[in-house]
Amino acid sequence: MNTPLKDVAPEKRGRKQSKEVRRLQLIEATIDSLARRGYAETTMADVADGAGLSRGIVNFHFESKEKLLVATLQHMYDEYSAHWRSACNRAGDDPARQMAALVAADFDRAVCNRRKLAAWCAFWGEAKSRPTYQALCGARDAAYQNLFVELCRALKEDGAYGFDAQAMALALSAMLEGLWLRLMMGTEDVTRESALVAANEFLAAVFPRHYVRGAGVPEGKAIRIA
Amino acid sequence: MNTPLKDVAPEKRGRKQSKEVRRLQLIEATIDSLARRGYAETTMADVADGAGLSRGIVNFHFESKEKLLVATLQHMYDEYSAHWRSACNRAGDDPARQMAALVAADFDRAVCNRRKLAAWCAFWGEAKSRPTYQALCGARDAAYQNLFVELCRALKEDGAYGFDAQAMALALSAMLEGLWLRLMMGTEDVTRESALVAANEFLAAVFPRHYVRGAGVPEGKAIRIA
DNA sequence: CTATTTTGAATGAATGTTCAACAAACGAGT
DNA sequence: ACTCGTTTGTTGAACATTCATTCAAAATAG
Repeated sequence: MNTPLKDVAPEKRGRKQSKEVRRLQLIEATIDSLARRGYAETTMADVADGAGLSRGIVNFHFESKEKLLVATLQHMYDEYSAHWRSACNRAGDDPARQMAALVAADFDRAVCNRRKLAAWCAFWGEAKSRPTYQALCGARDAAYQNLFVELCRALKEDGAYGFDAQAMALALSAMLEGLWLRLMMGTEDVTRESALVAANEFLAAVFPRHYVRGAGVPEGKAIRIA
Repeated sequence: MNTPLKDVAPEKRGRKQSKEVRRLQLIEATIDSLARRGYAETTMADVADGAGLSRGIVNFHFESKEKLLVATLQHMYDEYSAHWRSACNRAGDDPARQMAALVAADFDRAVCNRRKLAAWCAFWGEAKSRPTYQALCGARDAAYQNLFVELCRALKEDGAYGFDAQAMALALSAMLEGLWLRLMMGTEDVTRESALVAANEFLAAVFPRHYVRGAGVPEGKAIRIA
């Protein structure tokens, strides 16, 4: 017997890892292509070239172009989900801090940069006509939305506000997504910083007893935001 | 009489009108295809079939696929611009009424329906990599944005609010765009009605001295919103 | 030596564009 | 009113190109 792995490893870790690394490499190249050329112009050849590999390689690691794109979208979805969950956890138990953390996380360099935003938008454009994309395309998914509703409810009770929690959560998360869209288009002089300022203006206006504007001095237990 | 134009019109009106009608017919078929199949899957053949015409006809009325798509985008842009300008004019001189009218106009059936929203999103997905699209793709363009800033300024002065007008205008218009995005995705149970409610919650929260929520009784000169 | 990964050319399908032929509308001359 | 030649609009097949996919052969790892 020439059993190659007999004395090295029961699980062929080297192989598997290499395979996963290559998949990631191709996914990154796909994001590049989507950002640079858009969904319609993204070709298998462009992805392979971007990764510095040969033409047929993508069909080996992913079965088809369709599956490559789904894997890419899934990758971005997982990354975004992990990002906001982590930000929320790090904020502790105070709903006001959690909300501020979620908003700030949305404009963090790690997830909010031209490359990723452009890739997101490329998928958005195709989502309506592709059920497979649709589920993954709301990076702000049902779980995210529910969290926002809960936070709005908690803040409303604590601050005795008059709004409807569900409607306000919708308005808030829609604004975050709209700001992403503006950042991506990049026509106006909207930056990550000015977008975050706008979002914080919103928080200060809607939850005046929980947030105060950057320059001001925090009163009571209100949080100062940039 | 069967000499139709001899004694009727020196300019061959019938001809010209027919040509424009056909162009519109093809543009509508393009919007259909974009909404049904997405940007990447929209083909000349599909557009021609959708209009019930033969394959070569699009290249006759528009020179190329690219020009057809630009004309379609321009058409949607013009329609949207005319819509919000008209809504604003009809609202009179009061900034509070103008703002409410603009927000309501955004969720009017005429511009806010699955077909049109899907077509907008299809273009958004390609805008970043195509300068020609980019200029037209912000349906909410510089003029619209400036108007929002002015209205926010006017309301701020009148109501002695503490926010930054420019930032608040950005947050507001971003929220409207974000709500469009949610409507288009159609994953959650967001409807035109619930989107408008959310937007109005925003107005009531940010401009409390100008807007009161639907059920409440208007105090002073505040406007009741749904 | 065997199994896995990579290559790059071949293949076939899809699609935008062109174009020669055809149809209809039109204006002028009779 | 009735042709006739011209312009305009339309058709559908032919063409060229692009691109995803396949696969036999080569390279590499085990």
